This record gives sequence, structure tokens and C-alpha cells, in this order.
Amino acid sequence: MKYNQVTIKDIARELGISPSTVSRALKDHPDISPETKKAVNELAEKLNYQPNIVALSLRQSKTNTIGVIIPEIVHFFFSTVISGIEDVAYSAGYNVIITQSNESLQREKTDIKALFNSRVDGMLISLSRETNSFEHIDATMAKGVPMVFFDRVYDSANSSKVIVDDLSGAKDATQHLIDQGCKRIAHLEGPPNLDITKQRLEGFREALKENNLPVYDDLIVSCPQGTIEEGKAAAEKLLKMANPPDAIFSTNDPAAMGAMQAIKEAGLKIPQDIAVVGFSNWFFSSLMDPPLTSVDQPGFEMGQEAAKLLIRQIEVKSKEHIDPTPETKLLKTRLVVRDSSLKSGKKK
Amino acid sequence: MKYNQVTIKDIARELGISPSTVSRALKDHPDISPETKKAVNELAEKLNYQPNIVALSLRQSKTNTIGVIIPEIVHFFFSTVISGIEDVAYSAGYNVIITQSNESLQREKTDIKALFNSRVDGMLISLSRETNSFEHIDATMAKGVPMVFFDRVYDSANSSKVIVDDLSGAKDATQHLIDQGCKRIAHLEGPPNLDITKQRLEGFREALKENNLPVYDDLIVSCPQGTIEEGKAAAEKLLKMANPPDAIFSTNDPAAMGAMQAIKEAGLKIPQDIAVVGFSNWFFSSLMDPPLTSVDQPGFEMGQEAAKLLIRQIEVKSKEHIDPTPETKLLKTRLVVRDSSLKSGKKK
DNA sequence: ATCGGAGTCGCATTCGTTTGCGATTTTTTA
DNA sequence: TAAAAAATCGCAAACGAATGCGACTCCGAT
Repeated sequence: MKYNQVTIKDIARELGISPSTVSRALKDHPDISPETKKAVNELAEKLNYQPNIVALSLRQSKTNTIGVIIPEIVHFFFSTVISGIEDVAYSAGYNVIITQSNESLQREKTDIKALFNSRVDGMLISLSRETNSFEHIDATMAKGVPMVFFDRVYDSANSSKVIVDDLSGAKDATQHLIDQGCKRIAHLEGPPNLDITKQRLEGFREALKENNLPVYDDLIVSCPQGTIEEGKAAAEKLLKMANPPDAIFSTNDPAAMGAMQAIKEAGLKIPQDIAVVGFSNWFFSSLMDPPLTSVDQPGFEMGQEAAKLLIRQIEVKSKEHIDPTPETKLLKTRLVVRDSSLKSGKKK
Repeated sequence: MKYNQVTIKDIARELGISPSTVSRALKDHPDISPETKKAVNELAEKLNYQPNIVALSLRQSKTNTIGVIIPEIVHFFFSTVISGIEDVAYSAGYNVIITQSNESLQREKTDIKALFNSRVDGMLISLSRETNSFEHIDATMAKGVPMVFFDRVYDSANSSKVIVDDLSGAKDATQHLIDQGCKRIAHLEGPPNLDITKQRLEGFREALKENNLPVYDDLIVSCPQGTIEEGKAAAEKLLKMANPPDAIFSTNDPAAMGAMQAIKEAGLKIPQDIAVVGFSNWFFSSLMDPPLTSVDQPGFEMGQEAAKLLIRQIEVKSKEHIDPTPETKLLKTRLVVRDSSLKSGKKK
């Protein structure tokens, strides 16, 4: 907008000096005499001079903006990640442009293109559920755009990433159910493309094996969308079995929620008849009846770490013209035990 | 970043013509011959030319970016608003920079300054809970920055706003409780600075008066943060009264949630002993036990409308150099009746 | 009196694009 | 055939700031 903001030229004209002198004076360049600096700074203060970021961006080929692509803002976990990103980006002087893929690969592609065209200094990406090809990402990385992935990462990418330890989180959750005396534990599986889905399934399997429990394949039900409805349908299917499970470990909280609905509607008790454990510890999980046990993911911290990694990469690259070696941050999960899984009836 | 992107000059050099001709050819200017246009467009396509948005922004004093200030992203309602904003901004070719005030006036001020320095074309603002002075907003508006407020609006501002009909929403909710036979209805009041708080209280009062019911001031309890804990504490206080209420209408869902916890812990039944109604229809409200009746606010639509108003204002202003007359969009709420308020035990 | 150096500051260019105006060539009209 | 009109394109300035390099002043040293 033409806000009629004062520019470096206005100061120069007023003081009868050249724009370059003003520029240098403002940055405390040694070439400029103390008197000139004082005059410039005072006038700049008086006129409330604010440098034009757009001009700066053009001149330095740096926008001080980072782009974020997430599947959906309305997911509690992702909103906390964004808060974490904003937190460090803000104090490092970066703006944050947020785009959503809405779980669509097509949209993810156009988002990347749009961010690229906006000349963001780097991107923070969590893949869409649909993403099963990576040319769009490879192509953009090949152009030299720093990228850091979080949560739903591009695994073969030669780039930094921040993930939570889904495997051991799932293992902890399953172990907890086993400790509660559960023998036939079902698993609601998530979107098949995502690595986190595989990790959680693997953690589930490992825990069973370590306890010498069999892995029943028919107790593993796919919930490709991970919605409440799918969770409910999956649980209904499980309950109809000749030998239904005595516990359900879900790949996320909404599906666990749906399962709880199905169980209650079938007239069964949670956790007495069937224990339930979710994943992600959504905001409302503690408010369920019974409160839902869940694996807490540190979303805010994940956002912070991802932003830190990206900003470091951006600044190393602009100074030393080399990419720092990719890093992978593995964040610990934390099992939050609530009534939905406490068969003993007592919290530990 | 120096992505070595092809510029208009590269095309010009390759074709042996001037950059100005290339620029005009790309925008289908009548001065350019069809042959030149064809050559330019083909080469641009071949080299995958993408205009440099930063240079464009500088040249036109227009960034095609709108800034958003919201209290907190992690609130379900606000995330849906953001989705609505992104939706129309995206298709209108605008980027969206999101900042959070974290309910702090100080932070709101710095957010406005940061957005202004980023030369956003306009701002979408929902006030923080703390905001009780408006110089920072007036000053920025005086500089000519188009602003549209949503939900928590600056009422005396000479600018467009999008609000939901809080008053009639609250009235509907209260009327519904009255229809259910409730006589002593309590109200959990929200942050006192906000207009929406007053509107909801007013709607509550009006409904009582229209039904010739007395307004008991001691049944109106303040929850300045609007949190679960406050709602719980408020309900506990109400339950200790000699003559406790038979219904609670809360200014928002989390406080209603807290109230439900308190009621259940007191061994009372919802809705038989005390009916509960919330406001905003958060994602998890339908998952409560019992499911929480709530006033649904069209967050996505609110975001869309706000973005539309702002973009219209931006574009009218840049063409005709006048601000269009401010508009106020009043969005209808919708009472979603669930078990927490159905004393009859049957949904209508 | 001349030179050298330090201390200050401005010119011109750069980033990529747009655009008013003028210049050149081609075509049309009298 | 000459003049006028149209078609086509380039020059240069502009947006706001940063910066290499050159220019200038002033001072003390020789």
C-alpha cells in the first residue's frame, strides 16, 4: 500500500545529504561522522522512519519469511506446532506464511509453488495424507530452497526433520495395556502412506512380541482417514467378532473417540470390558467420559525445533554458501494415563 | 534466496529484445506484435519463468499479502476462521501472514507494527482479551491501512466488521432452556472487555425478561479467562448456594465443560438436575458425556466474509482511491441441541 | 609549498519489474 | 509520391535500500 511512509530519501532531502549517507548512518557505518549520525538518527526517530522490508528483500534476495505447509490447521496438534513455529520465528525476525494442503497432494503441489513464488527463505512441511510421490518436493529442493520436515516427514529426503518417537510411543501405549492385563489388543491403523502410521503399527507389534503375545492380523483395522466415523465403524466391526478384543490402541484420538462411542452404544464398559488408548493427546481427550488415555506429542516443541533447524539452515547457507548436514530431531512422547485404560481402577 | 530464477532480462537477452518489450508481451499489451508475443511466451514457458513477486511488490507498492491477528490459533473456533480466510485469500491471489496476540495487548501492538512493516495490504483483526485501549489501532488505520475486524471487534471503529449475532444466539439458548422448564438459569460470563461478552449477557437477560422470569444477579458468575478451570470453580460456587440453579448457560464451551465436571462430581445429573448449554460449538462438544448443547458459530464462513470484505476494500481503495463505506456482516448462529439440555429426554 | 593520509560523503549501480514517452519502421491515405 | 498515421519497440526513470568505489576536504608532515 502507498502508506506515504517516510523513506531514506526523505531524511536525506531534509538534511541536505545523500541517501547513501543516511543508509550508512542508520547502520552505524564507521565512514560517517558522529554528528551526521546523530542528526540522521534523531530525524529518523522524529519522522518515525521504518525501513521498507520489500525493498530490502529485493536488494538482498532475502524475504525473512518462512513458509509452512500443514495438512489442516483445525487439528489441535498442528495448531500447537504452528504456535511453536511462530514462537521462534517471531523472535528471530521472520514472518510466517501458513498454507494448508487439506490432505490433498494436488493442493500440496500448488502450495509449494506459491510459497516458492513468494520467495520464502525456507519451508517447513508436514506431508499430506495423499502424498505418495515426491517430485514436487525434490524439484523445489533442487532449486536450493531450504526445507525442514516435521511429523509427517519425507524420509528419503536429504534434509532435516523433526519427528516424535512414534515407535516407542506406540510401544509404551501397548505395554501399558498389557500391564493392565489385556491379552487381545486391537489396533486402529492410520493412513497407509504415512511413515508415522507404520511406526505406530511397528511399535504395537514389538510390544506384543516382547511380551510373547500373538499378533492377530484381524485385530488390525485400517482407518485411512483417521476420523471419528471410521473409528466407530472399525470398533463396531471388532465387536461383532466371535472373539472380540479386550483393548483398542488407536493411531489417533478421534478414531479412539469413535471407538469409545461404539463400545458404549454396544452396552459395554470402558475400560472394564474394553480399554482404549489414543494417540496425540488432543485437547479434549481429558474431557471424555471416561477420560481417554493417550500418547502425548510435544507439538509446541516440535514447531520450535523445526523452526530452529530451518532458520539455522537458512543462515548458514546464506553466509557460507553450503548446506549444513541434515539433522533429525527425535522428540520423546509421554503416555498420559487416564481412566479409559485403567482396569485396576487406580491411577498409578 | 538466490534461487537463480530466470528473469525478464534473461528472456530479453536470449531474444535480443528489451526487458520492457518482454514485460509488455507477457501482459498482452497491444503495442507488441503477435510474433514477438508468441516468441516471448514460448521462451517463458520453456525456461519456466516466474515473475519475482518481491520486485512486483516494490514497484506497485502492493504486496498481495494480508495480515491476520488472532488471540490464539489453538482455539478451534479461530482455526476454522483461519481456514475460511485462507480459502478466499488463496483464490484471490493473496498470501496470509498469521500472528497471534496470545491474548496480550502488548503483543497485539507489536503484531500490528510487524505487519505494518511487512507492508501488508490490509489486516484482519480479532481483539485480544486484554485490549481496552485502541490508540495502536487508530494510529494504524490513520495511516490508511485497510482493516476488517471479526468476532471480537473494535466497535467504534469506522471500519467493516464481521460478527455473529451473539445476542440472539444467547437468547435462543436461554429460550431453549426455558422451554425445557428451567426457572433458575445461571450464566457464566466471559471476559468483561469484549463486546461479545456483553451481547451474550444481554441476550440471556432479554430471554428471561420476555418470559417474565426474574434475573438473579447472583446467578451471573464471571469467568474472565473462560477456561475449564474457571467454569468448574464457578459451577462449584453455584452448587453451594442455598437455592442452586437448574440450568447453566455458559459464555463458551470450555467453561461449560468445567461446569459439567463440577456437576458430575457433585453427584448431580445432567440435564435432569442441571441442564447445561455452551457457546461456539467446539469440535469436541458433541463428544462429551452427555453431549453438550451449544450455539454454533459459523467460523469458516466468518473467515470467508471477513476476507472478502477486506479484499474488496483493498481493491476499491487502490483503484478509486477512496474507502468503501464500512459494512457489518451479521452471521446467524444456530442452536445445536444435544442431551446436556434435553430434560424431556427426547430430541425435537 | 607539496604530498600523503585520514576522515567524510556522494555517484552510480544493483535487485526485477513496470510504464510514460519518444524513436523508428512500416503501412495507409491523400 | 509525399505526408500522415499506425504499428512496434527501446530508453530511462521509478519503487527503496545497500554498497563498491571514487571524490573531496582538511590536517599535519616533509
